Amino acid sequence: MVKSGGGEPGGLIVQISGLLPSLSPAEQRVARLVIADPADAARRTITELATAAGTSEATVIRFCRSVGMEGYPQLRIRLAAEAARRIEPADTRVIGGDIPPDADMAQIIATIAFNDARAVEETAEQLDADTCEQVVQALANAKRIDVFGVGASGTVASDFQQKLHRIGRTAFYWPDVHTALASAALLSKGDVALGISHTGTTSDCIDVLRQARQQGATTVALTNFPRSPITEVADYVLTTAARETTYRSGATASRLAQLTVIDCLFVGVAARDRAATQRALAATAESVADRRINPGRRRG
Amino acid sequence: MVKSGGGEPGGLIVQISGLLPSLSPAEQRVARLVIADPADAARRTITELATAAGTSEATVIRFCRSVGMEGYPQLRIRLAAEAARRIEPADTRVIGGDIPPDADMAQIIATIAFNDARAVEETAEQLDADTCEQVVQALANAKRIDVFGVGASGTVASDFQQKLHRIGRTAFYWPDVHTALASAALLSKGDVALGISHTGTTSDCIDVLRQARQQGATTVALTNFPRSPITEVADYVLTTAARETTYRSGATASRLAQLTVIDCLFVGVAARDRAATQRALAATAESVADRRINPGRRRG
DNA sequence: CTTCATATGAAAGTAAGTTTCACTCGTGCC
DNA sequence: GGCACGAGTGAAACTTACTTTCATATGAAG
Repeated sequence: MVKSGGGEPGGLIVQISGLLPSLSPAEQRVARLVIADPADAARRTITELATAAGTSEATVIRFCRSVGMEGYPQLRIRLAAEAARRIEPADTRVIGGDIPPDADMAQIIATIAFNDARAVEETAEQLDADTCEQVVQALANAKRIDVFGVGASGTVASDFQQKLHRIGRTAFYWPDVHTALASAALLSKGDVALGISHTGTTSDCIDVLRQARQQGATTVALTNFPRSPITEVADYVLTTAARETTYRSGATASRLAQLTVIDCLFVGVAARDRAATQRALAATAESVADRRINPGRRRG
Repeated sequence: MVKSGGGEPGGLIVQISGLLPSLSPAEQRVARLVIADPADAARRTITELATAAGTSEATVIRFCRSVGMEGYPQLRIRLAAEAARRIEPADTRVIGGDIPPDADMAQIIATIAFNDARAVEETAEQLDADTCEQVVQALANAKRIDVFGVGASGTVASDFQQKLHRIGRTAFYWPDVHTALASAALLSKGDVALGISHTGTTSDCIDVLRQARQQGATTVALTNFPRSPITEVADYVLTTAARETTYRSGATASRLAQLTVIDCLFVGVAARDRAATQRALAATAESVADRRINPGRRRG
């Protein structure tokens, strides 16, 4: 299975939040401390950090390995480096994190926009170009593409299907599991099945990918959590990097991140045959032209 | 912002170069290594650094003390932090604008993410908090809310409807013009109709808002163009700030901007009754819990 | 109820960092 | 020239921090 987050450029903190659910309880306690204040963590010795997390040094070491570091000193200097980079103009700090109960509208807007923009940026940062490239190739060569996702991810799935369709690729989106499974059963080698699940634990989505894989199709997963179950049935894993705040279960940030990834894939596929794409796009644009009225001019 | 340990200001490297002449020969050799490549120095153990400088560990410790650090680990993390800070966004400027035909995947990702993040940020910047506040109030007090949008904007409209529904507001989304018009005809004073149209020229969308307004409902438009026709039938106009590139008619950036605005409204409405919202969200989350499987733990 | 895998901390073991101390070498004084 | 002295230094002793190993606890699967 090919991972997208694999290389570790910036965003160790983000990476850790992505791995959070796949960590053991004690490791999660460590992780949370680290995420909450990386600079502080970097200052502590392994024993201090272990005590603060209510666990043993051994667990801290295990945590280091879990997030891809060699040992504690390595983690420490990475954290110090990251912390240094994210020292922001003083008032930006208030913005990250959750929304206070008494927030006014301006604060709400600032916070959401900040989180959303960050999710997009950080997703792009950790996205592996090679994996994307391979996925794009698979998509470009597939006879048929099945896209699947439920709930919020379904919106993104449907969006991708429409995009692909517009540039002349044969793509389907099945909002319903049963039809999706039936369709997946008809895929064959060279075709692509793409499953979108933020948590990576949506059983429907996993089942569909598994089915597709059994038929020999190339399977691609798009999820926020690089070790979630869905990655086990995927040939390629693309990850988003959104840390959801508890408050906003609407999960917009993660959706934006997903859309960004999808858009990258789309543009990648489209770029492989620019001329054909332009033609197809023009045709589809024209088809809705008469549903628009002339833009009115108004005085300011 | 709190600085770590020593109480020394930034610029450790600079400080070291200043101290250079006052150091003993062996310490100077260490200092020069550190200045030449702080990041590399941070990566080495004290023994490695000592060997590289052709000296003993003891001298390295002395060097640490000479420059005001408590010990080697402290120096190490300070160096890592400083090194990180001086790595500057190398090619951020190249990124804006359109995608060249020969772009590789990494470029595509960078460009798209940049544009997407910008769209979100700029939208938030120009969004008027007062208008939002008024819209939020209208939404919070409405007996009924109709959301309308076609095509890509339809996705966003549907998303908003779902969000509102989840927190117990009575909201509808009509994918079809005729039903939408019929529904709008049943709105009355105090209700809200929200129309989403990127261009602001989608006649279907405008017609629905006009209808709603005639019934005395409060009308809200979400568009990218503040002087487009749709604004003439809207009591409140919320604008996004996305500059689409010609190439990407998929219009993802504008969609992200729309979603961000929608999310702000949603959180605004939700914040008015946090307790009730929490309860509703928990209930809806629970309802899908059995569609998820346990997050798998896999060894790294 | 047994078996197995997983998670965890205690303790043993190793490596890294720190201190101590003796040696060298240059300088100034008898 | 020989002697005392102090700065600079590294070897080795020492301490602390990090890592590994192992036994136990816990809980799920058979």
